[in-house]
Amino acid sequence: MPVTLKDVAERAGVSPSAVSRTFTEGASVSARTRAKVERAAEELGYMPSALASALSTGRTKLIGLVSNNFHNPVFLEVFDRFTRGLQERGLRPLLVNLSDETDPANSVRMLRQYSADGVIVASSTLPPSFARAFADAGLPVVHAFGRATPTPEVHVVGIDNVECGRMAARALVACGYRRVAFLGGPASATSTQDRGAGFAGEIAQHPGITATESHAEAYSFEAGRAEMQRLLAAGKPAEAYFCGDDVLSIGALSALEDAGLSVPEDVGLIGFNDMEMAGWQNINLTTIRQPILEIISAAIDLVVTTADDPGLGPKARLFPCQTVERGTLRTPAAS
Amino acid sequence: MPVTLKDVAERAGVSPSAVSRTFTEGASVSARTRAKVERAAEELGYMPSALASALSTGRTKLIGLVSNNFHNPVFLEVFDRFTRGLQERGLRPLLVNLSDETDPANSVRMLRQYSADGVIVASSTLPPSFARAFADAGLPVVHAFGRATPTPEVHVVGIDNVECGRMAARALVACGYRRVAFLGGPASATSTQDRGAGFAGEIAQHPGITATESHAEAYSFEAGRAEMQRLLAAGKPAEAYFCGDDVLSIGALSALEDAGLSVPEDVGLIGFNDMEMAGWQNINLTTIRQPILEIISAAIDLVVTTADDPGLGPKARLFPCQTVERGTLRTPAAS
DNA sequence: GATTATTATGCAACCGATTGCACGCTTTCT
DNA sequence: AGAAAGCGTGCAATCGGTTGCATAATAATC
Repeated sequence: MPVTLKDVAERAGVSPSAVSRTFTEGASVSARTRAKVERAAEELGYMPSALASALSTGRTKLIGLVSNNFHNPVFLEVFDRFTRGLQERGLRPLLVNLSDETDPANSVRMLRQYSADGVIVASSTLPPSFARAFADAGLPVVHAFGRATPTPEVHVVGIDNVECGRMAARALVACGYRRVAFLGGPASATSTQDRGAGFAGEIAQHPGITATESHAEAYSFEAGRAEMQRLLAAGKPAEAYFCGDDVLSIGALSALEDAGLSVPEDVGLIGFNDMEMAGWQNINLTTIRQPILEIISAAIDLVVTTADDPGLGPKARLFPCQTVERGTLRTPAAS
Repeated sequence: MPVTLKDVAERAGVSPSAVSRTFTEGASVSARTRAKVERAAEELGYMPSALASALSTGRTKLIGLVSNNFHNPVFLEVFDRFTRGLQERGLRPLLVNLSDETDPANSVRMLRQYSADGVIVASSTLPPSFARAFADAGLPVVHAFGRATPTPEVHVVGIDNVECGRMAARALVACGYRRVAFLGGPASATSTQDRGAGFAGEIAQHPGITATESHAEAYSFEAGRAEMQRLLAAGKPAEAYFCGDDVLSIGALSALEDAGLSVPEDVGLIGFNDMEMAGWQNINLTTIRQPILEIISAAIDLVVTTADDPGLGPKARLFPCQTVERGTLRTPAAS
C-alpha cells in the first residue's frame, strides 16, 4: 500500500539505487536524475522507510531515554528538553519508564532489539552499575544527572553533588546556624549520598556546629512533608535544613507552616534544583541551582559523539552549580 | 557482530525458518527442534531484531505518544501512566514533543517513517483536526483528553468538558455565590472552550447570578497567577472562580494570598483535575477530578484495537468526573 | 581530437527477519 | 495394510532500502 523506493524508481525511469542516492546526503547523483526522482517522489508522496533504512545502515536514529523519575516535576522539564533537543538533531526519543524495575536487563534487551543508536539514562538515583549494563551490551550510553567518580565506568554528565553539599553547608554556616541538618532523599540515591557526604564533611570543619541527617522515602512533595512532620513530632528540630531536592523543601515547608512555625524565622531551609515553583513569591525558596539545560544539551552531544566513535573512554563532564538566595534562610547580618 | 537468526540456525543444525518459528507465538514447531533452538539461542545470546521483524510483519510495536503539554505537572503522571501501560502490553512509546509546532505534518511524517503501529495524541488543547491528520495518513490514532463531538472525526477518550463546566457552576451556585467567573486556560484550547461554555450555560439558568470569563495565557502556575493578579488589579474580583485547571487555581491562590485575601472567606476557588498538589493540606483545593488512569488505559486499549482492526468508525469514550470537596469554597450552609 | 580522470548509473548482494508452499514423515481411521 | 489427514520442516521469495563494484557517460587535459 505505501509507496516504496521501487515505485519511485519506476515512475522516474531510473534504478532504485538512483532513488536511494537522491535521498542520501552526499551521494553522487546528477542534477538531472535528482530532479526526475524528486518530482516522481513528490507526485507519489514517497517517504523513505526508516525501518528498512535502519536495517541496512545499522543506524536507527532512535535514542533510548531511560528514567525512573516520574514523580518529580523537575523531570517534566527534563523530558521536555531532552525530547526537543533530540528532535532538533533528527533523533527520536524512545522512552523507557523503569519506575517498577530495578534491574536494567529488560531495558537493555528492548533497546538492543530496536538497535537504538544510543541510550541516555536520566536519573539522579540510579547507581553507575545501572548505566554500565547498557555499555556492557554494546550500547553507547550517557548517564545524565549521574554520579561521577574519578574513574567513571560510563559517560556521566551532571554536577559535583559532593561540592553542592558543601555549598549548602557553607550557606547555612554563613547565616550563623549552629544546629543544622540534611533532609535527604532515599538513602539509596547516589545524589543524596553525595550531597549528604559533602554537607557533613563541610560542617565537620566547623567545630561547634552540629549536623544530623535523615531521609525522605522518595524525591516527592509528600515524602518531604512526611519526613518533616516526623522530625517535628520527634521534637527539637534543627535550626536549618538542607533538603536534597526542592520538592522535599516544599513539602517540608508545608509541614512547617502547618505546625505554626515560620520560615526563616523559626527554621531555615535551603533546597536543591531551583525548580520553577521555588521562585513563586509565596514559596520563595533559597536553593542551589543545577544547570539543567546545559547538562541535557551536553548529554545529547556526548551520546551522539559516542555513537559515532565508540572508542573513547568514559568521560565525566560536570557543571558548576549556583546558590540562589531567596527568602528561606535568615540573612547573614541577622546572625 | 550481533547474533542473527542464521547463526542460531547453523548452531542448532536447523533451518532459519525453524528458528523464526520457535520465537513466533503459535507457530508449528516440534518440541525437539524448539529445545535445540532455544539452547543454541541461549548459548549465543541471540535476540531477535525488532527492526527486521517489523520490516516483514509490518508491525513495529511502536506507538507515537504526541503531546504539547510539557509544563503542567499533571502530565508527568500522564506520561508515567502511558509509558507503563504501553510497556506492560509490549509496546514502546515513541515520544513526540510538539511544544514548538502547531502543524501536525512533521509528526505525521516521522511516525509514518517509523511505521508506528498507532498514535496517541495526549492533549486537551489541540483541535480535533490535529489528530485527524494522523488518521488521514493512515495511522490508527486516539485523541486522549480531546474534544468529543457528537460525530467525532477520530477516536476520542476523555471527559465531557461541557458537563464539567456545568458541575463547577452548580458547585458555586450551591454555595450561594452570586458573582462568579471562569478563569480559563488559553482561549484556543478546546478544553477551556468547552468548560467555559458549560459553565456559562449553567449559570445562565440562574437569573440573578452573573458570570464573567477571562483567560490565562497557558495552563501553568505562572499564567494562573498572572491572570489573577491582573483581575485583582482591575478591581472588584468575582466572589468565586472556576479555574480551568488546578495549576491555574494554585497560581491564582498564590496571587490571592499575596494580595492579603483569604480563601474561601474572601474569594472562592474551584479547580480542575485533582492533581496531587491539590490535596496538600496547605492548598486543599476543591476541584473536579477527571479519571486519568481510566482514560489512559482506555486510550491504549482503543489504539491497539484500532491497529488490529482499522475498520471501525471513530468512537468517543467519555468518563464521568467527580467533584472533590475540600476547603476552597465556603460551605453551602454558610451561604 | 585522442586520452585520461572523474562522475553517474545500474546490477546484484545484503541487512535480519517472516511466511506461503511443497514435501516428507508420523498418526489415525477403516 | 493401505489411504487420508495432520504435523514439522526447509526452500525461496519478500519486506524496503543501501552499497561495493563494474561499466557507461561525461569532463578535463594535452
